[in-house]
Amino acid sequence: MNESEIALICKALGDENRVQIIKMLTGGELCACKILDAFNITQPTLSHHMKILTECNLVYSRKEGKWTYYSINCEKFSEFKSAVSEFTCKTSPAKKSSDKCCC
Amino acid sequence: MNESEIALICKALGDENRVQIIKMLTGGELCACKILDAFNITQPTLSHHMKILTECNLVYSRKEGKWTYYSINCEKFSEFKSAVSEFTCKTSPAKKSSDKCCC
DNA sequence: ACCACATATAGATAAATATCAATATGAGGT
DNA sequence: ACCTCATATTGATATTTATCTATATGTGGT
Repeated sequence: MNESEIALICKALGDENRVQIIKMLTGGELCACKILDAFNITQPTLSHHMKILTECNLVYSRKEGKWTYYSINCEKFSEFKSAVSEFTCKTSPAKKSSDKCCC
Repeated sequence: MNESEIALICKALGDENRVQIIKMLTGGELCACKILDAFNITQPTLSHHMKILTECNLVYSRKEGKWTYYSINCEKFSEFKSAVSEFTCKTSPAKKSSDKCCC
């Protein structure tokens, strides 16, 4: 995952509502109406947030009858977590025993 | 780390330039002028980006004479990485052997 | 005291974003 | 065919953001 995509996903997560939505979705697939209930925003605003989350492929959407169900795209999310984890810095104990990592 | 702080840090990382800066800083402390060299932006723009990165405590700044040195705040960064890692979803193989996690 | 240099701040501007009210779309039931 | 409900889209607006130019601040050397 390159810097551009990391930035894109981080931008999607750069809103407290959307972080909260992702957290809810870790509990499993949810209908848009269920998510809406949990927030003090209008339906179009939620729709906008879900579009941002789906367009960066962090979240899947699936239609069933009148409802839209959202779930985390685990593969993409894992990829993102790995990419973030790989940003390990070699700074602090610079002169210690051969490049010990601090984080 | 709560959702609000996660969102704040993600917002800081929601810009490709800043992701690149963080990547550079994983290699160790750097002077502002060194960072500036690596980008096609003006000095005030870099200053703005560094302010965003330091204000969310992801990056330390240190003055020495005329120069300002930046480095990753490893503790905060680790905290962020942990927080992101904790977003593990229990969705996909829902009915499998007792809540197996997929990511 | 003065100058050159590194960085920060101020002010301006164009673009992006979060939000809402209003409306469109599309599915299911009567 | 029509109505209702869930969601998406449109259009508007206020706020935030990325970027620039111009200027201020502060340090070290002459």
